[in-house]
Amino acid sequence: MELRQLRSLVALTETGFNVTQAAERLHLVQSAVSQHLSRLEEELGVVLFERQGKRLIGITATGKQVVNYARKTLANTENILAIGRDFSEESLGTLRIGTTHAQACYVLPSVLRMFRKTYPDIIVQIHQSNPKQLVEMTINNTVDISICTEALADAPGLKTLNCYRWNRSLIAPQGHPINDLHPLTLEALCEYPLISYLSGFTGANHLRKTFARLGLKPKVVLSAADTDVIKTYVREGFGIGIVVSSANSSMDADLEAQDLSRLFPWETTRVAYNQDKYLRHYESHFISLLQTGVANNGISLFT
Amino acid sequence: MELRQLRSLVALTETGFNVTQAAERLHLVQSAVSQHLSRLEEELGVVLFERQGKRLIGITATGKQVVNYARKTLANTENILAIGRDFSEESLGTLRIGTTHAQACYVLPSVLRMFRKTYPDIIVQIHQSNPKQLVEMTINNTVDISICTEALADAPGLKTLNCYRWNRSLIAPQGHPINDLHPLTLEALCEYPLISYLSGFTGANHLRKTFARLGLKPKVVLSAADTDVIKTYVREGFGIGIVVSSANSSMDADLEAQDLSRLFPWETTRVAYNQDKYLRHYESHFISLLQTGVANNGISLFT
DNA sequence: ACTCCTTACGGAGCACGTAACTATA
DNA sequence: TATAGTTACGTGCTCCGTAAGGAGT
Repeated sequence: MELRQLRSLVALTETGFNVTQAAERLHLVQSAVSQHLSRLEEELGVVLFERQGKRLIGITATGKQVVNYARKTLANTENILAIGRDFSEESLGTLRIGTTHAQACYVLPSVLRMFRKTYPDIIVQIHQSNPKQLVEMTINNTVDISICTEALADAPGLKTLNCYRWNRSLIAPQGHPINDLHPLTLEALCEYPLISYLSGFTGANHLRKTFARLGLKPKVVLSAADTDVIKTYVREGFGIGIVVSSANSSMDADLEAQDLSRLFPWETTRVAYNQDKYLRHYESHFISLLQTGVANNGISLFT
Repeated sequence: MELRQLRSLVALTETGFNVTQAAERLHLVQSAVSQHLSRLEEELGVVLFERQGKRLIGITATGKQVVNYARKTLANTENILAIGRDFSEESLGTLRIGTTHAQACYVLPSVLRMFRKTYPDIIVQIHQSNPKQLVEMTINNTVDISICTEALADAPGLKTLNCYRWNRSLIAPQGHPINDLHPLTLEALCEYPLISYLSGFTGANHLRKTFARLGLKPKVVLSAADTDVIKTYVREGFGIGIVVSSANSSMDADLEAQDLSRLFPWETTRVAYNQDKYLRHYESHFISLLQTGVANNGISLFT
């Protein structure tokens, strides 16, 4: 068995069992990949792919298992190479961050600013996706580190660290009657048209459930993926907004903010990486920045 | 990077950094292993071994990390080969069982008898060692499956399953006064010369601690590693014996047995294997036999 | 007819072995 | 001097690429 063969095998599964594409991805010709596959099947004495004539149309159950271990094998060779780079070219490399939309995007800029001070030459890639996909990408080593709130609590195969906790604030235009309402209640929030995040984003599901548990029906007139959009429409007078508390640190003069952490559950944003992964120095550094450095950003640390 | 290079690397660490021996183990000549090492160090840009002139005298911290991942890499390739064998030669293979002395040896025979009925051609190796080493061997893939009572409760890197629980019985010659003593107490046991297991074997440590906790000093006149030895000396009148309950299932006519499970803590024997290991069909079968089949042997199942 | 995979064949590269060299105990 | 490791060099294997041949859509 050779590592090349395993690489071809994995490439095949990732191109929908297409030998030609797999070969391209590996900078080889079709026949090479084809040979890899037949050699491997011969050595193992097992059929890895389902075929119609000569075409590959699917993977066998056994094939899936083999691919699973092939991935791990290759991941470990990558780890070894990573150790090497950690010593021979410590300040070079790529940091592939997987993250959900708005929430982590609000934190990342300041963290990355700090990160760049120490590692200015590391290429940072931000892969935006939904929590479920992020888990997948982290396990498949498509990204190095994932940051998100919703899923990945304890996904098997991942090492997960608590990062920080956050809650929501109400924003309303200056002079809006709700600004004088103390204490605020969930019922009061239902009196006015609401603007908040789209389902699946930034704790929107917990928000919805909190109202639903009390049988309340908030009048949500607009849902956005982005805090800035929400703010814009609040300014336009479409309604009052519920946003991540950290988002009003810049203190827009024309908006008033009230803390809502008594009314809604605290959310925990977590950072996760593949448990089998060797963390390069700069990756560890990035994680520790995430865990400690965000205090500067007006976000409460996880305690 | 090539798998051969990793194999040489691991062999080097396992032969005390001796290139010649490593080469022999791999059926290669010295120069081949030497080249593997230099190529690998060159590719990684890292010094893996400490040297005095040309001699390897130790491994660097970085080297240890690389070896760690190299082991995992190779283990995964072995897993892939194992999958292959599971289909192409299902009834052939080797089962390397790591186990502590007496205790598991009393259970294994009957389990292996059942095992052979289904898989008569599997070569069974029994590697006898102490619990601590067993953990090591299981992680290093020197053995496939370990069975023991004392350690490996939740050693990291191992998957551990409860197997069965057991306790001790008193054995004494016919007509010995202690046979009429009901109920038995720890104090009563201290009245007579005792024969039991050597420290480290078969729950001997828990036995000792149970006495010690009450400030009792049993008169241990003889310690053996083997139940048969204990029985022999009990017959000879050297003293009364404390042995694994399962050991008197054959009911020697000249000895009387009393259950001691009220007096001593229950022990749990566990089976463990490397969490990254692919279990071949016959290995899973063996484990399920261990977990269910031992009831036939007069040993209480884990409940 | 086009796409896709396999098989045959040839060349280039490299991994291993032999052997000479160097260094340590 | 004996033991251990590196370096040099040649041979044979094998891996990849070119190209031709089937097989499916």
